[in-house]
Amino acid sequence: MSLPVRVRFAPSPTGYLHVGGARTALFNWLYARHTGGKFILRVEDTDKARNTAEAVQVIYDGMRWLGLDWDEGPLVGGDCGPYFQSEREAVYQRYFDKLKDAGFLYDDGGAWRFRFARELVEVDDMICGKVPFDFRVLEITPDMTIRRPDGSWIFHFVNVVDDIEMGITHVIRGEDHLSNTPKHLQLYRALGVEPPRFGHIPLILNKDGSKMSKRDQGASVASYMEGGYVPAAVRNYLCLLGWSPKDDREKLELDEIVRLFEPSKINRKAAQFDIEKCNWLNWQYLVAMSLDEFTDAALPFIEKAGILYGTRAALLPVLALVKEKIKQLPETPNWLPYFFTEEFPFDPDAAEKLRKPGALETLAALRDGYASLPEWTAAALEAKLKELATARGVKAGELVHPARAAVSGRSVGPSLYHMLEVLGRERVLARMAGAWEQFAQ
RNA sequence: GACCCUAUCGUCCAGCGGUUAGGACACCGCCCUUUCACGGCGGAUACACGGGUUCGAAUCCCGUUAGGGUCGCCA
Repeated sequence: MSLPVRVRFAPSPTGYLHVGGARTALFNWLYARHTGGKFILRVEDTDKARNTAEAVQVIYDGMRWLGLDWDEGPLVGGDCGPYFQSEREAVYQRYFDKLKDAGFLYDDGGAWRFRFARELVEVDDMICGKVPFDFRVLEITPDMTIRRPDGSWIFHFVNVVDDIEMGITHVIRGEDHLSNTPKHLQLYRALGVEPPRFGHIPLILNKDGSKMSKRDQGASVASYMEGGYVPAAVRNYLCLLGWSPKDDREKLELDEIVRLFEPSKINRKAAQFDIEKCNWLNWQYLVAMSLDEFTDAALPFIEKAGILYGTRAALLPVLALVKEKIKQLPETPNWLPYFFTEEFPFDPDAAEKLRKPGALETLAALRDGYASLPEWTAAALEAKLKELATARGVKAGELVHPARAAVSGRSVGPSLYHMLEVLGRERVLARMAGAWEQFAQ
């Protein structure tokens, strides 16, 4: 009855992958996986000027990063290749001759135009429903050029020809193409081919409602790759822009999304991109990571910051400690320095804590208590500190704050007792003594 | 300008003729707490406007307004 689904993503290699394009690819991919169909990648590189190997690589990298594997296309091959438009000249020529012989084309100053049928054309869209277009008035729908005087091809023509040749059954693309669709429909009819089903997804806007362009924050997939985002989180967030499982769930496993995805359920309203929410979802994925996964993900940032952590074995307990504080991977190194060097600076806030009257005396008392502590564990460290606080008639905070400042140079950080445990007795006692020397005057 | 799409908290997403209009991000307050976070509890904030249809409209229809898209020898 209905053919197996074949969908495609057909980007132009411009040197970067826009999140809007990525979402289009994602929705196509989801539909293919949902239906058990094929997802095809086709590179629309008819504009030779910007077609470079690097630009194509950006597309591959972005798609791979998001986990959007293609069943046919560059690198993987397929029965309908080549998958670069620049290599399909003969195909286009064949279709061109067909249209020309049938009398649909005419020469206009060297360029070739396709003569539209002057009638009403209705697009039956999977997402937008039936949308009427009127081609009866020539002035507002001039015949479209499909070939330039230099022999090169225009997008509308090659796009349709390739979709025919590649057996595309469903075209899911950006809403900016909705108004182009009746033109494409006319081409299909002239060629005597049954058109695919179309589904036009709304565009992604900036948070303030303006158009999202290259320069805008978060517009490029590469920015997420470089920013240490979890690919699954970005993918998840993109899914939620215009689509939902309808039951208020937000963090969803991919197979669950594949199972539930339905193009007709895609929202018709343009969505505004909220990086804050994307960050929150990304954090949800970070929290869900095991220590090993987290370490692998954070390592590039730790190394880039030049943190001399020694071995992975030395790093693990520290990351286990600070993991809960980290909202974004790139900030990881900020939590680490004092674990791996004695040359850490004192923040103004921390210094102030040590200059408070009596701070150094309580610190000294704590140091003495800790020096003789039989067991160096977080629990024992906590018990001792509280015992001393009680003995001195002060709140625990009176001891905690100077201690934290003395051993880390910071006023904020992870749980003090666990931090002391990881630091070890030797370093803790030395740093407490050092703080006394540095701040007593 | 013409044509097309869209319109629920600031944002994303529910809601499809009868709901105290729900959830999430962000925001505010309280609690927890050694800090910052986390977490828990609570709060403020929305059906763009005007007409219909209906016993009854966020939900259906028509206008207006606003936003977006398309009108290329770009893709």
